[in-house]
Amino acid sequence: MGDATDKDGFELSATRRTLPIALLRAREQIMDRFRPMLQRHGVTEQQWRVLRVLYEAPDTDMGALGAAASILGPSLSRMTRGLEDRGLIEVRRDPGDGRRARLRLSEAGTTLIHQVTPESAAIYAEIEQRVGRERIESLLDGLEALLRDLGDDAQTKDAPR
Amino acid sequence: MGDATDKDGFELSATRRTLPIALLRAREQIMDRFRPMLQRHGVTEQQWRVLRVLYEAPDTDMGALGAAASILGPSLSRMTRGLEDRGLIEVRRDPGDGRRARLRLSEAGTTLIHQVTPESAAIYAEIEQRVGRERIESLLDGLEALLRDLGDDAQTKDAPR
DNA sequence: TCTTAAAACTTAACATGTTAAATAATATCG
DNA sequence: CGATATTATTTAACATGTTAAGTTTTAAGA
Repeated sequence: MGDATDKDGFELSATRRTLPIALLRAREQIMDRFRPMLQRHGVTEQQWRVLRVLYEAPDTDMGALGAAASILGPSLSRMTRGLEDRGLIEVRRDPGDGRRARLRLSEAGTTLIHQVTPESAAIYAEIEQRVGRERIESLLDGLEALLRDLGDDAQTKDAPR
Repeated sequence: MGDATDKDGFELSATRRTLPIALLRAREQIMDRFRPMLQRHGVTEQQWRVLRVLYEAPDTDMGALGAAASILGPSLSRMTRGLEDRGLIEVRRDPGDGRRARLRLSEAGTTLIHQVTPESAAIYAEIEQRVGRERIESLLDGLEALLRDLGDDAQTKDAPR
C-alpha cells in the first residue's frame, strides 16, 4: 500500500521527530528513575511537587501552588484534600479573602521533605552524570526559550496589545 | 511581611531549573495548542497517537502499538475497546498466536486521519515558526541523546541480576 | 507429554489530567 | 446600596497514568 513517501505534507513515519513525542519520551525516561523512590516514601510525583513548593513557599493559595507545581485546579483540589487527611499539609481559609485557601506544610510534611530530598538529589545527580551537565544545561536553555516563545501572550498572532 | 514576596522571588524559587519540570511545562505549552483542535474532532491526544500509529503500521499488536505510541498496556486496553466501539479501529485475534491482538484502522478511522492531519501539520508549522526550526532541531537532538544515555540497559549500575 | 515458566493481554484499584459547570466570596459600577 | 461581573475554588464526569494481580496462550524443560 505504498510507503506514503510523497512529500505532500501528508506522510507520517512512526519514528517521526516531533516535539510532543520527544518531550513525552524524555520525561518518561526521567521519571521512571524517580518514581520507585517516591513510591517507597508513599507519595506520587505530583504530590511530591506540591509538597516541595509548599516547603519553599509557605502560605500559598491554590492558584499560586498550582502554577508553581504545574497542576490544574481540579487535580489540586483533590490532592490537597488527600494530603490534608494524611496530615502532610494544613489548609485554612484566608482571613482576608474568604475565597482563597492558605496552605502550608505540617511537621510531618516537613519531615518527609527532609527524608526524600537527599534521595531525589542523588537520583538527579546520577542522571546528570549519565547525560552530562552540558547537555542538560543546553536542554534547559532550549526549553526555557521555547516557553518564552510559546507562552504568555504569544497567542496574539501579530497584534501585541 | 505584607507582600514581602515580589512576584519574581516567589516564582523563581518554586520553579527550579530541573529537567522533570522543564519537560513537563514545555509539553504542556505545546499540547495546549493541539488539544482544542483535537477536541473539535472528538479525539484525545492519546487516541490521536494510537490512530496515527495504526495508520502508519497496520496490523500491529498491542505491544508494538503501545511502544510506538508511548502508552502503557492497561491504558491501551481501555482505549482500544472504546475506539473499537466507536468504529474507528478493528480488532481481531492473531490467528498464529492466540495471545496476540491484531489492530488496524477502519474506514472511518482512515477518514478521520485524513481530516485531522492537515490541521495538525498547520499547528506544528506555527509552533515551528514561533520557536524557530533551528531551536527545535537542537532540542530534538538533545532529547534524542538524552534517551540514548538514559534508556536501554543504562540501569545496570552495580547490581546486575 | 506433562509440568512449569514466560509472554501478551486484561482487570482492578487508585491517582491525576482535562473540560465544563457550579459555588461562594469579593470587586465593580450605575 | 444593590445588581452584576469577576475571582478563587470546588464538583462532576470522563479519559488516561501507574502498579499489582489475574487470565489465557504459547514456549521450554525434564
